[in-house]
Amino acid sequence: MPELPEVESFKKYFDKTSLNQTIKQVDVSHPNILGKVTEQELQRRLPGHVFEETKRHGKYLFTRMDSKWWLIFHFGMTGSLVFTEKHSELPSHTRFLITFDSGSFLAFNCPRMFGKLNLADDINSFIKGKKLGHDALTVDFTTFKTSLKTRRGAIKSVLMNQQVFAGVGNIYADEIMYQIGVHPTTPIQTLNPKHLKQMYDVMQQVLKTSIDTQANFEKLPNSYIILQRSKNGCCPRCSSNMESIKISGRTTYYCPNCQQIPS
DNA sequence: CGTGGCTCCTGGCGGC
DNA sequence: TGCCGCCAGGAGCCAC
Repeated sequence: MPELPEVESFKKYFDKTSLNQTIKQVDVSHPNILGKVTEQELQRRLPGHVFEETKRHGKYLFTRMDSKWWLIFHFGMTGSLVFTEKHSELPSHTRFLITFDSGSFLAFNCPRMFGKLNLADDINSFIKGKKLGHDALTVDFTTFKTSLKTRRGAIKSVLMNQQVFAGVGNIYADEIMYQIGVHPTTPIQTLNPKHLKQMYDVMQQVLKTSIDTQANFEKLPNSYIILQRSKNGCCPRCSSNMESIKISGRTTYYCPNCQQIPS
């Protein structure tokens, strides 16, 4: 699930629970969650160090220790962080476990193991290596326009492309398309400047609103379609049945009445 | 450069 | 109830 708002929530959670904690021990319980880092390297770089700072770019969470190293979390589809003082409360799909000197734990829970851990000494090099675009929450409108200028294809595909803007995934892309009232297959090049400004504003608003609810879908405004992303979902505005199609291999929900291809 | 297909995994749900 | 197939919110790879 984790898209930008979820990862922002994990960041706040990490800050609240794990900053200034000294790492005592780390355990990798499944190698699939390792990116380019080896278990040996994690064992060498983490114990004895203290988490001092966190940053987020797109769907990545960067946590810096009191050394030059950043531990980097990517959550895939099902990853999350769980902090607890009781070993018995650790989630059943804990793939990576940090034990602190304080006796508490930070678990990287990741049932499907699509999440990845990495270690880097420079965030910008890491972002470059992944070819990530500007962070969708902090990009300014001028940069936003420039980034879209050379792009072709369905507007939703462009929005989900992490190399254009980092942070928007399938769910929030659908929400943004709905809120601007544009059909998700609309070719990006057919949008006029007014559409682009609207898309930028809506992207900011949707991401911020979701962050304010700590990415709790239940607390989103009734005008959002996130909770209507199902076979029986209805458009909050006109009550039409939501339709679903595949775009870039991802299930896309939209209102056939409210979202048209602009002419 | 863009798209479609496939893959990595496990859990949950609808259907029979 | 029990089993099976299908589907899922990420992303990398490859062929076209």
